[in-house]
Formats: sequence, structure tokens, C-alpha cells
Amino acid sequence: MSDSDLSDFRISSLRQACAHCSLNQLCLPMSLSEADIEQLDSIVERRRPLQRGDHLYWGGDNFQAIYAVRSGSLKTYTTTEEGEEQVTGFHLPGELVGLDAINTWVHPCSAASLETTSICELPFEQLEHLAADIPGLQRQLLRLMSKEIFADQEMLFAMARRSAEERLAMLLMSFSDRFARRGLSATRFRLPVARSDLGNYLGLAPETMSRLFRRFSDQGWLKAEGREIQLIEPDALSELAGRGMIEEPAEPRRGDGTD
Amino acid sequence: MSDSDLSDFRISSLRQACAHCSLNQLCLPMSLSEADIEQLDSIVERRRPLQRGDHLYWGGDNFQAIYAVRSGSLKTYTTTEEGEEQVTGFHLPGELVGLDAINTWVHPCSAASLETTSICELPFEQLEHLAADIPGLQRQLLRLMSKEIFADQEMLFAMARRSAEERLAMLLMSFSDRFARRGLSATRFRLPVARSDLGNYLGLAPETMSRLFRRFSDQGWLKAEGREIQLIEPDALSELAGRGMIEEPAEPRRGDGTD
DNA sequence: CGCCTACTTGAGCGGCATCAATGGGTGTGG
DNA sequence: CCACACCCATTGATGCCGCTCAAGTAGGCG
Repeated sequence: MSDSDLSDFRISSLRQACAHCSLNQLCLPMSLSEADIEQLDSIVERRRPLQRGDHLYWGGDNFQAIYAVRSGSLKTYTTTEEGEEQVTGFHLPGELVGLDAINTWVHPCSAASLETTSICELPFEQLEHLAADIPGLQRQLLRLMSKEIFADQEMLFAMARRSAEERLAMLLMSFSDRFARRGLSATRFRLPVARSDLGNYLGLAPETMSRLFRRFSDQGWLKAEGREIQLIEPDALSELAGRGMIEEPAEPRRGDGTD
Repeated sequence: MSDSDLSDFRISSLRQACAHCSLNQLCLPMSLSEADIEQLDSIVERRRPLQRGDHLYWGGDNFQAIYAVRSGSLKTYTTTEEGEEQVTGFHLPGELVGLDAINTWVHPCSAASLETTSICELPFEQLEHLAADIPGLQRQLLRLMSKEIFADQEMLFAMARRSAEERLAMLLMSFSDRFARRGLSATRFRLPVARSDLGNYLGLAPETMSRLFRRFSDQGWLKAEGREIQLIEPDALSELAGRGMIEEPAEPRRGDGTD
């Protein structure tokens, strides 16, 4: 509950319509008409909150629905044959999980709650039918998947080319941005994630994480007390994170397919 | 032309219908009815082949279409502010490129031809409309995007956790599989890619690539003469590649959302 | 209080990058 | 036909970043 704003919560205790959801600009409803949102709303199932450590689904589960985080947070992770874990993402309110299961209809990863977390469930078959009827919804679905592909590619780039420092800076700025989009402070927040998970996600050992936080803190760039983070010089971190980020040319070049 | 079979080629010199395309089980038409394929076919534009080094699109170009490789091969790559390149993928016949541009309607990466390459162009707006009418097409589109997300996550995992040897083994097996799916030899093929691009993709220096190929070759696992590869012991490579691959549990566990 | 997990800090090492030099293949122009 | 340039691939020497191992500290919860 920590993330949903109070007025919303009071108005609609059990029946929390998409139309009134403070996250509807982050989630699927974006840019849909009121009537369309109502249709979407009618297939959404809201369930009792997950407690910390509860799983929304397990790798290997049959795929039935896509899920939107309403409050709280999730991590998704895969498991190797040897039992090694690899965290594939952290998911904050307004973000979707489960898109990677559409292909095989089996969840390739597990999704675990990092704190008390409430979820909207979007049964996929119904969502598919609805998307065929509502062009804006189909487009939004494709957009979100495209966005995920792009994000993964940026992450890939980071893993391939960037130093540990730069990777952590990127992740911190990513959290900062995502909190800010929800109207929270961009410079003071509580990471819902343990150091070891952060490190795992970034492909770094937990010890390295400690040393990085210490280094950043020694530089005066941030204060970190456990998971409580205060960014003192976001610009420094942003510069570090942005160094070597993917170029976004201002004006399109010709796209006629020849060179 | 090297990949399309001759009878196809004779039948339809300019007009090469999806229905007769030898790749239609790899590309979008998969599992569509004949009538549906014909509709899809009607929006597909086939263009004159790209020569080696030609660009299909540039990063920053406005997004207009998704492209399917018909023969030849492409690489996609991003460019940093400093001019550094990062290869984000290699694309063989039957595979799609451009999905990462749907979100912003701007191509976030460039696509360059690695050899003489022919392409099918799928104008996205028309594809969207068609997908709304043909449920199977919408589903196939979502599936392919989901697949890409999953593939990127596997790659991420590899970059985060696997050694240089394991990464190269994975890539070799990936090429082997993709050639095999098209009916080509799984153990003897020509990489359409320079060592330096392979290395770039894997986050490794070209020098490291050389040493790796030498090591594999010394082990008797493969013969490599330039880009010409012969896998002698695919099982050894497969074991190396598969070590620590993502688990795919045999039987689904419960997916009721609680733990 | 004791246990467990998360986090921190130090010491040492190894994998891979970097720098540098050389060899081979291919296209170009004389 | 050869000379030259250019790119790609190979090989060796060296160094650094981040992992591993090990120990110690702090906080949460029975």
C-alpha cells in the first residue's frame, strides 16, 4: 500500500478502477478513451496483496496472464540447472511483468515480491481479444513490449561495455527516474532490493557492490544507509551513467533502405 | 538468393508470395490460414537486395516498417556518443528486425547488411491493422516480440555470469541451430560475420576471440579457417554453452499467485 | 540471548583488456 | 604481373578490474 496515494485508496477499497488509478499513465490504459479503459477495466482482476517473498509465478508455470504492479515491487529471476540465480529485472508500480512468457505460454522466469505488493492481473486471452477490438490497446501492448526489448538491449550494452561503477550509476539513475515518474523524490528513496540482488542483476559480486557504494559515498555523490539512498550529486552519477549511452540522433536520416 | 530454393525462384521471379516462401515457418506467416497469408502477402514489399555494408536503416531514422530477412544476413548495432559501436544482434533468413522501434517510432539502432541480402518489408501501420483483423497474426507478432525479450534476457544472463569461452560456445551453437532450422548443415557453416563483430557482440576483445578459437581448435572441438567453421565435437561445445543455461522445469508448478 | 541473514572490509589472484608487432588475404593501381 | 595499402586475424607481454576466499560487524527476529 505504501505507494498508492491515499485518496485513491479511500475511494475504492476493493473496486479500484483503472480510470481512477494514479498509475494509469504508466500502465496499459495510457492514451485510451474512457470507454476503452472501462472495457479494459472489466477484465482486470485485482488480488490480495503478496507478502515479501511470495511468488507471483514460478519459472515453468503455465502462462495465463500478464501482471501490472500496483504498489510495492517485484523481482524477476531465472534459475540455472546448478541452482544459480540470475535476477532479470526489478519492477515498480505501473510496470508490467510476464511479457516474456507469451512466446511459449510458459513463464521462463520466476517473479517474487520484494515487499508487500498488490497486483493487477490481466488474463492474456481476454487481453488479446480486447486488443483486437481496441486499436489503441493493441498498439500500447506492442509499444510496451518494444520498450522492454529496447531496455534489455541497453542493459546488454551496459554489461558488455561498461565498468562496474558505470553500471551501478545507471541502475541508480534508473530507479531515480522511475520514482520521479510516480511523483516521488528523485533524490531520496528506499531501494526495495538487497545489495546482493542489485549486484546479481548487474553481474557484480555483492562485495563489489559494497565497495562501489563506499566509493560513491566517499566522492560525496550520495549517502547510503542500507537501502536508504540519498543522491547528493545526481549530475555526477548521471554523467557516469550517461557516458557512452546510446546515441539518439536529432534529425532522422533517410530511411529508404539504401546507403 | 543463396538461400531461397530454386523452384521457388523460377515460379516467382519478382512476385514471391509468402505462401511459397521456404521461410514461412520461421517468419510471421507461421500457423496462419492460406487466406490470411494472402492478406499478409498483399502488404509485403520486396525490395532490391542490399549489398554488403548497405544499411537497411540508421539509428535515428523514423520507423515505418518491420523487416524480415529473406536471404543473406544483417547486423544491428548502436552507436555511443563517443562513436563506440555495440553490436546488438545478427539476423539470418526468416528473422525479423526493427521491433525495438515500435515504442518510440524511431529506430534506436542501425541495421547493416553483412553480405548480399534481400529483405521483405512490412509497413507497420498496415501490419497493425491486419493484426487487428487476423487474431493469429496479432498473436504471432506478440509471440515474436516475446521471444526476442526472452532471447535478450538469456543473452543478459550470459554477459553477467558466463566466461568468454562459454559465451562463444553459446553463440556458435546459436548459429548452428539457426542454420539447421533452415535445413543447412548444423556442423559446417560460414559465419557471415567478422571476428571483431562477433567479439563486439559478446562483449569481448577481438584478440580474445582469436585466442578462444585457437583454444577450441586445440581441444579438437572445431576447425576454423577464417569464417568457415566446422564443428567436430558439437556436444562438447553444447555442454559448455548449456552449462548454466536457464532451467525449463518439466512440469508446471501451481500458478495461483500465492506461495 | 543466540541465530541468521545482510553488509562490510581486506588480501590475493585470475581472466580478460590493452598495447604492440607481425602475418595473411584481398582489392587497386601502376 | 607485381607493389602497395588496407583490413582482418593472430600472437605475445603486461596490467588492471572485479571475483574469490576469509573474517568480522551490524541488524532483525525467534
